[in-house]
Formats: sequence, structure tokens, C-alpha cells
Amino acid sequence: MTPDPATVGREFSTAVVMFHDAVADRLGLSAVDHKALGVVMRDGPITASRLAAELRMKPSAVTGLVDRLVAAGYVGRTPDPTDRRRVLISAHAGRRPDLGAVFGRLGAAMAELAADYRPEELAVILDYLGRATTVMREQTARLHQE
Amino acid sequence: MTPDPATVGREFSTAVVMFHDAVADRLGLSAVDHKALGVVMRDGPITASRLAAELRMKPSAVTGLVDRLVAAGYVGRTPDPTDRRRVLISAHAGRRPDLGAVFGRLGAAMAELAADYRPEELAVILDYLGRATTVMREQTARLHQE
DNA sequence: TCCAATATTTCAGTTCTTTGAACTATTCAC
DNA sequence: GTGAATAGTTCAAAGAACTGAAATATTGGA
Repeated sequence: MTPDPATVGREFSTAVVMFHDAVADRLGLSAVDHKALGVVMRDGPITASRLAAELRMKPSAVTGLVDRLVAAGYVGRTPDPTDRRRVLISAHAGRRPDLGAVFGRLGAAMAELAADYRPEELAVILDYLGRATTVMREQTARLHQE
Repeated sequence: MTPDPATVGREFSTAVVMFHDAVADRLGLSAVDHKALGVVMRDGPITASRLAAELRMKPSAVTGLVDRLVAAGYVGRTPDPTDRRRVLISAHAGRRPDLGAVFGRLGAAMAELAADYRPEELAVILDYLGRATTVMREQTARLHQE
């Protein structure tokens, strides 16, 4: 039987979440802290308040969260030169090796998987993933604002 | 510039995790409880100890977790007829409407996205997602056992 | 039948994180 | 320059969830 798209999507999603948690564990971070690290890596230097909004946490909670990420060496804190009330948080190269090792293995496995597809098929897959990312972000925003 | 696969993958993953959390919030569940619900939906009736192993939690913690899911109406607990020490946890139809509503919107948006692809392209995408799920599960297991 | 092993639950204690309120520093409008 | 608003931090208290140990129930082998 052909698996229906909804099931494939749900199971893929569960697998992603469980992998994400396993990585967090490996990095010595909580799931929330790892998620925050993802946001920081994605949105480059980001202010504490924007990070708080993104994560739907209070600024005070973000202070502690960033403390932990800084202590672990994953991010850095620098005052915003244009507004010194602000703090810019950016992904730091510190423990990037750990991170690289973890994702290196995944990357290799994924590359092996990709080898089974033709270039034009891979282009379609990448295109889809990029657009699906946008859809998921929109749906996440919708869930929050409704 | 063409985005590299690693970036696409990482950002997609972050989006999935954030959507997952938003859904949990909407359902009145913690992220962990929602993850557990995903495992229960995936693995059908499952014993408490297998669920504990899957989630990497102690059985005692699973008792409380399942209590919460039962109270919320998402799963049911029934004694295993073949071994009454065991308890089988299965996804329950109780509050399935909530869940359906949340994923219905996502499903509609995803269907709209899918409409931009030809059937053979969609087949490739589905195939890829299914195989990527397997890879992620393997990598998750590897992270845990190493 | 008896005993060891297995499955789950209970419960007290601990840990971790978040919240809310107060405080400091800085910026912006007037 | 003064005052209101903004950004972030600190701190104490609260809340949620997990751990470990002990208890209960059931099974399976000797």
C-alpha cells in the first residue's frame, strides 16, 4: 500500500523532533535551548527581545537561556553598537566542532540518500523543502496569533 | 545563490520543531507530551515500558506523562489481555477533533503547495521524505547508543 | 506451589526553568 | 536637558516534570 502524504508528513515530523532532542542531549542542552540555538543560527545576530518573541518566552527567561548557551560556548553576547541598551546574540565558533561532528554524520547519511536521485530530482526535493519551510513558518505564526 | 542542502535541512528542521511546539501549545500539552503522543500514534498500542524506552524516560515518568495524556483525552490506557502486568496505551478518538483542526489547516496549506508539482515529482518527494525518515531514525539511534 | 523476575505505579525529594516585579542603563521626543 | 519609553538583567518564588526507591500485581519456571 502507498503511504498517504499526511502519514508520511507526521512520521517525518516526529522523526525530526526526536532527532532534534537527541542532538540537544548530545550537546548538553535542553530541547528548548537547542531550539533557541537554531533560531540564533538562522537569524544571525539577534537581539534578546527578538529572540524572546521568536521563542514566545519572557525576556527574563531569555537572559537565563542565553547565559546557558554562552557558558556552553555556543553563542556570544555583544552590545549593539547602534543602541547600547540592546544585546546582540550570535552563534559562536566555540564548540562548533561538537555540532559539526553530530551533523557531519547526518550529512553523510543524507548525502548517501541523495546519491540515489538524479540531479533534477534533487532540485525538486530541495525546492519543495524550502517552500515547505515557508508554509510551516506561516502555519506556526497562525497558530500563535489565532 | 542556491541555498546549500545543509542549510535547507537545518532550517526546515527548525521550522518543524517550532511548529511542533506551537501545536503542543495549542493542544494544551508540553512539547514532551506532544512528542509522546506522536510516538503513540505512530506505534499504535504500545506498552508503557516500550514508550519509556522510545522517549528515553524512566517508567515512573511515563506514568505521569500518560496520566496527563489520558486526562486530556488524547490516549487511552487498557490492560494488555495477554499479560495483565502490562498496560497498552493507544491514541484515543476523544479530542481528536482539536488535533484534526490543527493539522487540517496544515494539510490544506501543504496540499496547495503540492499542487505546484507534477504527480511524478510528488512521488519523488514522498519517496524522499519516507527514506529521510528512516535515516533520521537511524541517526537518532546512533546518537543515543554511542 | 513457591520464588524470582517483570511491569507498572506511587511518592517524596530534587532539579530545572519560567514568571513577575523591581531595578539599571540607554535612547528618544519635546 | 528632562521625562517617558525601551532593553535587558536580577532575584525570589512558583511550577512542572523527572529520578530513585519502595510497593503492588502478575507471570513463569523450578
